Amino acid sequence: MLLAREDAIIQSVNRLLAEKGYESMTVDEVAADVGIAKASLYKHFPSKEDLAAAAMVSVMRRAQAFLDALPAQAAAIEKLRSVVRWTMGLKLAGEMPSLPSQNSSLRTALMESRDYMDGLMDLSDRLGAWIEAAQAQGALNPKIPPVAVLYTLYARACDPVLEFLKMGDLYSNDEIVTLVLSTCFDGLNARS
Amino acid sequence: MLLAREDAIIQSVNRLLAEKGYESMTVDEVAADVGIAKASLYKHFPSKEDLAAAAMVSVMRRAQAFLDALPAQAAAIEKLRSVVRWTMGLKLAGEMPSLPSQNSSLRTALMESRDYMDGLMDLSDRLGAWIEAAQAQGALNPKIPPVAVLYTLYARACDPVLEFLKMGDLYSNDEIVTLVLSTCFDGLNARS
DNA sequence: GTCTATAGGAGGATAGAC
DNA sequence: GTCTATCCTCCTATAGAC
Repeated sequence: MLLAREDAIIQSVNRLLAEKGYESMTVDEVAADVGIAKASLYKHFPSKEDLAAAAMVSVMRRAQAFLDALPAQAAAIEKLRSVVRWTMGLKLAGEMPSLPSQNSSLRTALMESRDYMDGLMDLSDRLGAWIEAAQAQGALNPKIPPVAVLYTLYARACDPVLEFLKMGDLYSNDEIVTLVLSTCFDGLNARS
Repeated sequence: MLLAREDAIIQSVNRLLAEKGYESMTVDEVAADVGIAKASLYKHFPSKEDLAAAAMVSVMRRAQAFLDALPAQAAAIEKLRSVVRWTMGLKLAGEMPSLPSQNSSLRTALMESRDYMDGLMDLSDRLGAWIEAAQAQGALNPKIPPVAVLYTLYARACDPVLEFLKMGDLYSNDEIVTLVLSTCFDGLNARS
């Protein structure tokens, strides 16, 4: 089955991207992990960049599905917190592909991918609406530009604090997520 | 002068690491940027990893010097804020080398570098003391483990939110620093 | 210590048979 | 669509003359 195989490929790419990052991941490794020849990989995806893009699209679809499943009547701020919690759980589970924010050839490949850009826009629009709602409801600080809030939430998906705390082995994954979620929304300062 | 040349090399490495990251930076580029032959580079530094390590040691020394220059009588929380502000300014200026948090061969090279590890320990100790002082003084939330605070502050040095906001071209560097500093210490939530 | 030239190898991508 | 075998570029590192 073609789709099943491509799904297996994407899953391998996802894991390897999370584990080693884009530059350190080799196509040979992906092929070995999937259990097929490298040339066969290239019949499914025309380049390494397309592999990475497919992985990104995959997690974005999962994110969209997660958003869909959130209770519609929940408060905007609670939906945002849920999404961030889910995102960080994904990263701690080694399922969040990490791309260099710098590599320009990869960036352009992503920006030329219709699936990726459409998904990103959709996600950003929906999160953006919740952010503005949460600000209007007095839950989020209205002085922070919504786009800055959005970026800050996105950034939790690749926060090195998560892996550092995990390496220290002092806290469970749940504790780490709670901790970082708290510093993200409540800040480091004492609340008076 | 040997030291001046090595300083020029480190400066180039610093800039290129900040711009492209470790994996995408090539030794040829460094040599071209410095204006010497690649073989000459290898007379100064035995490997690419050593180049990166030297760059990291260099910024760490700058950080230590910055800490030294802070007014001794200032409140701990203000010193911490100053350091983070300085760090983010460095990143926005393109002078903060960015290393992959994953590449294991580079990690081991760094951990075997006496200069790097000593500097990191010294920095962490001094920042850690300020963190505990700020918590005791009621400025920082005492419920957050000091090590989590330390990692959170370190993470500002490679926060993608900075570059995203910079790319948007809506805010000046100073505004970006102020914004991220605020979300870091005050959080995203509205303060009641 | 600087250069030119090159070794040595990894990795992305392809040819062509089945 | 899968394989084996190979191409070819790029990159780290070194040899050896000056």
